[in-house]
Amino acid sequence: MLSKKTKYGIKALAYIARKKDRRPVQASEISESENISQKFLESILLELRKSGFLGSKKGKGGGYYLIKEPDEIRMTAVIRVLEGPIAMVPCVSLNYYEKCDDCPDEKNCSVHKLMIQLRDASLNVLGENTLEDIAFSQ
Amino acid sequence: MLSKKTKYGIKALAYIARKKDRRPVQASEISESENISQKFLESILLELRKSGFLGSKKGKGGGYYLIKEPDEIRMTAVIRVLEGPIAMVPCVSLNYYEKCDDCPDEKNCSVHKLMIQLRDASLNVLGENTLEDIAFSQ
DNA sequence: CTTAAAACCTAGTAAACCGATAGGATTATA
DNA sequence: TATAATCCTATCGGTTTACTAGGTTTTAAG
Repeated sequence: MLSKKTKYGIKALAYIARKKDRRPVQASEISESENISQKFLESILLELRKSGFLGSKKGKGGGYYLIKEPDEIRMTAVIRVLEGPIAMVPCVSLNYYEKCDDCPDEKNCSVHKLMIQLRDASLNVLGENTLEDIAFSQ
Repeated sequence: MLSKKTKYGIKALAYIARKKDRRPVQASEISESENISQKFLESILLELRKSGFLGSKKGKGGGYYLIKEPDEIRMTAVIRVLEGPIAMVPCVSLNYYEKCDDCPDEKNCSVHKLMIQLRDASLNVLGENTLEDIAFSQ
């Protein structure tokens, strides 16, 4: 299951990406327009800022803005920050590898190969979609 | 993340599938061989029986056996029973569809299209792999 | 200089889910 | 009749999720 956090985060990024002018967008505006609890959204936007997707400006007229162009932001990166590893099992994760404590050897694990296929399929989809793609898809 | 339940369930099914004779396999045997807590495994095997993958025989010499041939069991079915919907979001689920309460219309949802692509990619992988494939893959 | 608007920060919390564990009841075989 | 196996119900500690509360800090505008 995709967490609400990730879902809201993607929606927020897409909302900001759709704005033509690059003026900061307020959390309250996104919150209203996308039906997201404002306080929860704030924490997500903060995380997106800390991980380098967004910049922010404080005080009146402040808000959040994209640091890179939408077509330079791959969905793999977004998902990894908001949701975590793309692999469904740590032992096939490229960025967060961890050995399973139950498998003696991964080579002979029946789950392993399947999970690699799933991971690659997901990586493919997420790597081919940028924020631009998903912001203007409809 | 793939739950332990699903992981263990797949491993157990694969273990049973690898047995040449069709004699029932005991939970204790699987538990030892695959390093799975026996009690936990029991509950999983029970679920796999109730959902029609396994048959069981009680009492001495009893155990679990496959009801269908391994090459007739698609991993989509296994995952759906153990893990739940393959889609990461209910609004793109084929079998467990549910409307999101935040989206007014799915057509314009930026997350929707991406999740459909992910779902289809996963369905593809899981639909092309049978228990036979994963039991004898190595 | 004051006020309001915005991001920023910390903490807590109810509910659900996960990964077991416990303790037996039931059934079949030898 | 003893034993070995499935089957069933309940519980439980820990973690995660999706928020909510209650502020502090910074900035722009009047």
